[in-house]
Amino acid sequence: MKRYNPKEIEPKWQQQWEQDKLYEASEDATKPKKYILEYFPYPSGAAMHVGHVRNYTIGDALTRFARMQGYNVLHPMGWDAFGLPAENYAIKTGISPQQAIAQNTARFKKQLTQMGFGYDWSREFASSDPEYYRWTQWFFLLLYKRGLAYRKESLQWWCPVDKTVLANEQVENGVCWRCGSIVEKKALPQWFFKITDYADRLAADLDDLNWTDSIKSMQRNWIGCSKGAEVHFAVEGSGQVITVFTTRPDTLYGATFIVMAPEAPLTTQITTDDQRGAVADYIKQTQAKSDIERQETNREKTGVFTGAYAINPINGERIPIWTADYVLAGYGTGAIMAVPAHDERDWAFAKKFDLPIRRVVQNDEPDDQCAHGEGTMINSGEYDGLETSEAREKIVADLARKGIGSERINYKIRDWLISRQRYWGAPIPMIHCEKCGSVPVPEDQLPVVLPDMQSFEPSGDGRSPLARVEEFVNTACPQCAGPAMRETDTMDGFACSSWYFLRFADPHNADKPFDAEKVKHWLPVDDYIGGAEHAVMHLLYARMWTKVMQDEGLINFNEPFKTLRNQGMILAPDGQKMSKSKGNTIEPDGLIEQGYGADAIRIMELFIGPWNQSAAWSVEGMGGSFRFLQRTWALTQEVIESAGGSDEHIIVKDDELKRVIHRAVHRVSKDLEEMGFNTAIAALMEALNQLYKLKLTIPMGVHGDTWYWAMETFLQLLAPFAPHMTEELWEQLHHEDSIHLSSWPTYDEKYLVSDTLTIVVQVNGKVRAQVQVPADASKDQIIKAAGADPKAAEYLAGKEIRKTIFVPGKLVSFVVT
RNA sequence: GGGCGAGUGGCGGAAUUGGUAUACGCGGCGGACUUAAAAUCCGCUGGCUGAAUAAGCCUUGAGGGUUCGAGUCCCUCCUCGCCCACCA
Repeated sequence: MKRYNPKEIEPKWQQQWEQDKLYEASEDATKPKKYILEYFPYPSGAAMHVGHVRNYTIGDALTRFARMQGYNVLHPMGWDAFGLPAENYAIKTGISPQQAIAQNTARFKKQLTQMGFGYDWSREFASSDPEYYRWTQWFFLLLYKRGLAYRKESLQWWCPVDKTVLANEQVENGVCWRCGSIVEKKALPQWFFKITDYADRLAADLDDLNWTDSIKSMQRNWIGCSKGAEVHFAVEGSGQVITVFTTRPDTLYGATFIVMAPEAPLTTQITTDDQRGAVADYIKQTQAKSDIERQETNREKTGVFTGAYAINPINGERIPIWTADYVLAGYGTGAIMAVPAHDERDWAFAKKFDLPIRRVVQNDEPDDQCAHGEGTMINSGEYDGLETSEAREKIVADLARKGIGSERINYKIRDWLISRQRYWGAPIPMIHCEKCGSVPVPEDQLPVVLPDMQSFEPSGDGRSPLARVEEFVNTACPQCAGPAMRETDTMDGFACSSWYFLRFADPHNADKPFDAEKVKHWLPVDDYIGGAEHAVMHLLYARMWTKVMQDEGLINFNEPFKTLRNQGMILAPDGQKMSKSKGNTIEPDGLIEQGYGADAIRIMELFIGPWNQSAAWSVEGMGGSFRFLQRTWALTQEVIESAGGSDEHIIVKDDELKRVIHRAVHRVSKDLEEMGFNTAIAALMEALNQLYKLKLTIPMGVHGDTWYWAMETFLQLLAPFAPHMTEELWEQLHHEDSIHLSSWPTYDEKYLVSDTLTIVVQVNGKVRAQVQVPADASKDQIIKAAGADPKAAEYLAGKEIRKTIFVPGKLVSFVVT
């Protein structure tokens, strides 16, 4: 008997599949398509561990299942190669990023291949290939042409360690998302993408996506749509006007002061001479505070009076103007009307500085704290007696009519800052000319090739290392042909990953980013699989680019990823996050070397728990996965060796064997439709245990054909999880074509039920007995049998049956006195 | 503070959505094979009372409720995880 030896069969089939181009996809109109994609990885210095591998295992199992179901499947793989991980790795090891990428992608590819993942490698590319980033630059120019890319000097987040600016999405609690250092603000001219133009669509279109509620709500939260109004307050004794944003225009009569953000330019302008010193000091203090300090919750309110007064446009009231750091310069208009009676922050501020509080909404909330609820208007002139919701509409309409306000929707999201002062990225294809200003590089001059540099460490002065390469910088203006300088910043890596899923449909097109027909065939992505960490970065950016392309008429859909699957994290056996620095990572290479094999690892990845929940890796669990495969192997060998049996001497029926398999087909199919990988594998283990029992009562020598069919079918059900072993045994069962191209098995309803049913008998809700009844027994027969059971009868004796509940196929419940 | 989610054996987790709670796996215990070990195979394994593979009681974070029947539905509370956090 041949022993199960994954070390022997796994490499064999990996080579065979590659040779047969088994996983290469082409447009085939005769079959429904399915595009399954896992986030393309950063080929960083650290090898992939079993946590990363889970992501690809899920995608691969889905792919194989879909293919066997008759879908034409696209399952590509590539490399998110630009960006800091590769560059930092290169700096650390002293090799060039180009070399680092080549080296790391080779290792990642080997790791993916040895796991048996079926990718269409003919579509492979890296985002750092000039053939690819040429088109990333082309999209930059498209955004520029559509007014969605602009350059502006402003204060931006600056990471002092990575020595580059960061997008808002990349600053988490005041620290750099990548290296964890505290970020600073720096004034630099920077390129932005106008994602704010898409805020409304990005929020609205979430409704139709099959994504988890948590990711959707993260995005909604990040986009932060608030409906309200702008109101203009004249500053007394000056021509200045302060515009405030409020979501509660109904409380306008309750506005007893104005608060302006310290950084708002108008704040200094309206400050009176006698308050100038105090305000200047306060602004200085504010700027000295780190962002973490400013975000501290429940912080004592601080602020200073500016000396100026504003006029409330609705009632002519004269109210003081203060400045305080709880009002943010970057949101809304940088100024608010404070309504302390109905806003907690304003309440706290008014209490601290002894400012007037006037209640304008009557409801059952107490007077001695702020009341944010709805209610009836009071102290509000002509609006008294209205419900707040009515008052809101009426006041906004009146303000608009008088030209002192208007309806307004505000978004929290800011424009996406894409300039990076780092070497390893796609150069921004713009040229700065003294005469013509910023001029786009003509399309026929793309790509703007990233020059080779020996020493590409960031300079830290806010300028990109590319600024040191004179041959790169000095160029001619495309418009006037005069001397000009290239833009030296590179693009955020997230720009490169905002369209890669489209490129996979047509990865080697040299004339355009992709062929419209090919994209139309494959996109949108049907299943997108990855961790939740990209919620407000990649997943938001890619959605925006998709909408831009739709507006440009390049594609015919508005969302790139119909279904998003966020896999749970694999933790180290100690329950901690796996990381190289903690030294607790487990890599598949070692497990394969130990002899478990890729198939057992794949089973383990999926069986460890629900795919979307995190789980701690279990060293012992690997043994269980291996044993299951080993038992499958051994049973198949027995079937092969007993081949040639005939049905001549039928003594025992083989119905039970058929039932086991048909039930397994039913359960595994159903579980896989719902991504129930762990229960699908459990069902297979259960079926295998039953087969081991059945071989004692249904001899293989007698029912050889049925056994042969049973193992064949079993292997097909197992194929999405354990592709190598099933392929090997499929061949040993004399099949010439790959098991992965075979059709998913079907089941016959009649084998899902047995001849007899077990009916539970309850008395007053407690289980007292089980009775066996023929599957075709009538309701009356079953109730009679239930009542006649000795155990049940004991509990029924001398009692009056008040009610009998009958659940077909399940139970009889007697309610007695 | 707000949002989303989760609490089931020694452990990872099942439970057809209101119908035998603890499937499957790990771990543990016992046995077979072996000079022995590994590997493999076969049993048993939620808790308590019991000699018992007799019988009974208890058990899904805690407490209440609805129901013949609740892990599942409703109310109150506790704990943990993730995300957002002075956004007017």
